[in-house]
Amino acid sequence: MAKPTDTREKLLQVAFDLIWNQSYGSVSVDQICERAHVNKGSFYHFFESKSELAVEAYEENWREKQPELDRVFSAQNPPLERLLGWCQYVRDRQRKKAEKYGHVCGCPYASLGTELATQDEKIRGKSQEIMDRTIRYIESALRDAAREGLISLEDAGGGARRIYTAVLGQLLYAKVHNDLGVLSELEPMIMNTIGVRALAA
Amino acid sequence: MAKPTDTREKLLQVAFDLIWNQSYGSVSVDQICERAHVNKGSFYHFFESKSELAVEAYEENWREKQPELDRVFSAQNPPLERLLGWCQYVRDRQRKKAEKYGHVCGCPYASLGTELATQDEKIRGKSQEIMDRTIRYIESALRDAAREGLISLEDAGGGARRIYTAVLGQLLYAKVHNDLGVLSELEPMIMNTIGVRALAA
DNA sequence: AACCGAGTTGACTAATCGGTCAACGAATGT
DNA sequence: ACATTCGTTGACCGATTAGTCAACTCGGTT
Repeated sequence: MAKPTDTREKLLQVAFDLIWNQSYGSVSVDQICERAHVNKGSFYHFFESKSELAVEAYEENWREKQPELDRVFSAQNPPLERLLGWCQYVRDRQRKKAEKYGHVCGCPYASLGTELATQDEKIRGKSQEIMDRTIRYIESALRDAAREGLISLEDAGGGARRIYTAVLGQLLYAKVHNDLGVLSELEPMIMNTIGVRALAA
Repeated sequence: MAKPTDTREKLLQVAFDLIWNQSYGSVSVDQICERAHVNKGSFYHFFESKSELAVEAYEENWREKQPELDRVFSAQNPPLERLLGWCQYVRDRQRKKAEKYGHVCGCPYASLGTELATQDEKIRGKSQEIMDRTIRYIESALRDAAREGLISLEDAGGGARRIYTAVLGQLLYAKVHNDLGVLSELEPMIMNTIGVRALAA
């Protein structure tokens, strides 16, 4: 076998970062290669196209982030605290990115998804997939909350989708306004959505 | 004076349509010119850059659509019906677009805004501006609803923003999933957000 | 030592990108 | 009749785009 290499991983990492900060359309393969200190030939040794790279970069990012979501949404935590912890997690991630790059970057999956949903079916599908995975965490938390009598709930799937889309919307708003302030409304918005009045733990 | 011309308007119209259906990055100036039956020189006679064209195209589209919003949000309509009418309006617009182009296109302002928020300050600003204008309609409806005792309300601006971002999120979800179905949740989501139980008029 | 194959290199292509320009057309004001 | 002004034309520019390729390196196997 040949020597093990981090070239592929570096490309995935750099690509995800650049696309999140800028956009798919404005990031070139040359730029990705340069930033990753990789030659173009190597790029096309590992990926057959820019589009495929994007799909794999986002899947890889999910793999990296999943343990954090598993922790936030752990069944060991009370269900409503899972949701609050998620808000915190989302806000932290946005704050770090914004500090590092000077502007609010929004949800990476949503950004790539909206940019290419009508043009690249594979990217659209991957974006959809990752969104649906996240919704499953929320759904599970809602079901547990209902079982504990904390909320009344008819449709866990629908409720989870409503919460998730509302968060997406606030992230979108924050990005376009380049202002993280609105994200302080994450928790009250969620609690209001599922009909919980008291916020204190 | 020279003969009056619709070249500029045609470019604005075509550009808005193409960017909405595809994305800013994937639409070229050549493509816009070709579709508008206009030469490149004429394009740069009216606009100094692709970016400026986009800003003006979106402003022009707002000017065209504003009367419809004025009608939907007319003070002649009961406040809650304004919101319901707006949901209908949004859904209709999405449905028409989706039928015409074969995929859900989402909110044009949000799509352009997220794609370029971190890269083109003028486009980001225009996107923000148009969003804030729309929120003002909602805010006014909420205030009127509160005055009529239909809802209880502390912060009309915050409530309107919450409603608007939630709608944005559902449009984003619909686009990425290429499915208009979720938009049937527009009304219940809004009514739940502002604490109205009964939906019937 | 000969070989193999995964990974690297960077020059190369054809197409396309956003943008420029000088020449031209046509209607108006004088 | 003439100049002025707005708009048109399409060839042209240098830069950049995604993607290709044949030659190469180098550790592991036989």
